[in-house]
Amino acid sequence: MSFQGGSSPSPVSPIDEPSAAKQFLQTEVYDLGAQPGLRSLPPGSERDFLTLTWGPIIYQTIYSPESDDLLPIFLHALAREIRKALPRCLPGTAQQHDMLVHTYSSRLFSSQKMFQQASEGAVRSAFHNFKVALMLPAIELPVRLRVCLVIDSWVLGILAATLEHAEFKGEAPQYGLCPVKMVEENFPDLYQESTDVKLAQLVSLFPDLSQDTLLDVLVSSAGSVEATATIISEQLAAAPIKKRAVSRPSVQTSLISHITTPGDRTPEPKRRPTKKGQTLHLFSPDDVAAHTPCTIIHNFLPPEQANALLLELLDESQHFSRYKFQVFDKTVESPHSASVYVSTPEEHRQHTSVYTYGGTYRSNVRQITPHMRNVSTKVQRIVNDEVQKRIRNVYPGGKKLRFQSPKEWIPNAAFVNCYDGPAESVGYHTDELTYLGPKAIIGSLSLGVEREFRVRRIVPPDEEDTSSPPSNSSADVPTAGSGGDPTRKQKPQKAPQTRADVQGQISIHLPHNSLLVMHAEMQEEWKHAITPAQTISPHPLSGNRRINVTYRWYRDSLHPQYTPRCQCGQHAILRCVQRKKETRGRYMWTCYAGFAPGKQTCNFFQWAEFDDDGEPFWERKPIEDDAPTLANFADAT
DNA sequence: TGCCAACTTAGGTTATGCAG
DNA sequence: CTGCATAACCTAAGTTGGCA
Repeated sequence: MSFQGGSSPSPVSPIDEPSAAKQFLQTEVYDLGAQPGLRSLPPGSERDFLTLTWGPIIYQTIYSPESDDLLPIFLHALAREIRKALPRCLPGTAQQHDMLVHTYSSRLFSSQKMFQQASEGAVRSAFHNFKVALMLPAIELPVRLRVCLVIDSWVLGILAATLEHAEFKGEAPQYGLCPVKMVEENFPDLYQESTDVKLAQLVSLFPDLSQDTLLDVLVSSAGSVEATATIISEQLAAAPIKKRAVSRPSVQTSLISHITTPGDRTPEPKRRPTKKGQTLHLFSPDDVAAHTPCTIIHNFLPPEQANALLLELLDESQHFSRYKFQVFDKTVESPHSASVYVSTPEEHRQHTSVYTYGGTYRSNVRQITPHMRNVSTKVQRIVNDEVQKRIRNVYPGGKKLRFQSPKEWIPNAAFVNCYDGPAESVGYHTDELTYLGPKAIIGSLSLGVEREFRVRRIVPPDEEDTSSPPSNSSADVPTAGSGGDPTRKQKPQKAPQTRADVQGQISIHLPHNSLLVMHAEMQEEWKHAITPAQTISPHPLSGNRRINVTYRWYRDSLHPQYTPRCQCGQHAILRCVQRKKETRGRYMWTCYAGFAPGKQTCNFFQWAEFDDDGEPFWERKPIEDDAPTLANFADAT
């Protein structure tokens, strides 16, 4: 067996010794973690296997007592030969070879039910399906996904003969002479289809089944239409529909101890989404754009820059604090910590004494850090690009939304959040619009541990079981393909769609170094949350922590010197009506003091009016002196 | 006199899936 | 079928001036 390292010429750092082994490590192991599709897989053994290790994928097609005995010998021999072949095929230092040995891990598919006596063609097709089910974008496949091996009676027969021969002659067996059967396939076909398209295909195949059921099986088949169709056909042929089809046939064997992840022994609890308010997990950027008012960009920054920013902010996060507020009689504390960042000392002063947050002055305001400033330039460029794309491709008539600003988006303030450990979270909320104005756009950069960002559409309570016409009331928000309500069959009787059914719940996975753009319609029409996680995959630099920088554009026209005050002297805050169907989408200024610990609300209420570009109509024109403004992060020094 | 404008999220309750 | 574990759902209460 021979190995050719990745064919792509990888840039070699001048500091390190350039060698084939180094190059192989770089292109086939380390860099895999940076591949867009791979990083966006759900955390767990599957992703670790794909991103942290290399080695062949093996299908076993022979099952007998003898083969059971021979199989471990074969796997051991294979690992041994690979180890021996490394220095021969890939020049490099001993250390580099050692690293390659330790990241080697084969994977064995050994489902007797599925592969017994399978032909090479059947294995090739199973391998193909496996790759398709990973839902990788069309990247060049890592070496382990380019070939697979088959262990059949022929392979094991020759191994047995070799062993016998060696025993007879009293010599060590010559494993190097044993053949391996390789089924090769470089690229799967392009399968980038959205969940909607897949669902539509399945509906056409199984018109009698509900979309819910189909979606269920599709999700449990990791998004593979073929696998879903197979499972359902088998089920239908066999018996009355039973849930949960074929259990996953894969077993990961590792011949040489390799990177062990703490969560290894429980290979993802594989929880099935519950039917009600089912959570739709989205991984690919296309799906995110199609189902939510967000755009996600994986691997946003060069890896070094992302790491540098992460380290800088981890250091900063020691000084973060937890937001306290009042709900009913209790003072509660947000289950994560945060801080606000602004550009200059003058702004710092304003933010602690002029701007208010949640009904009180912010005590925790910090000045922007060097890396945050560098990054903001790129955030600004990409966010503006994405906004333009969305206007062109998604919004009606290719025009910006009503109240959305036509101006360039310029980040001049940022909230930085820290979620330390899987339990830290934030409940469903919308961001305060007071200084951002209507149809605000936010650029949110995730660093460190990957967490789930959940979004759900806001549905006024009285809209829920009126079998409303499919056209959404707020015609202004065409979330592309809002295929959100698959269950539209309802009896006039007591089977009302619950609010949760209508609202749905969508999970966007936010890996390290990804930028999520929350588009203009997000805050008015959707709520978002970071849900507590069952398990997380620790990040090499941040451990259990996730750092999140949300770049915002504070509008000059909403400087606190203009915004209304309520009777109690507090700054009123700007919100959008969400619950009342009739006034849905209107903006209002209200007193927020009721939420500040130790303060009482004065119940100030006033409708807020804006022009089509989201500029406020102030009753009194602001005093002529030029109001203080916040500096673009990128400009300030 | 009563209704109305509208808003918080923790935590108890319920639905679901699965093992025995 | 039962019981358990987990995920998701849904409720709570107070404020004030204006108007019917």
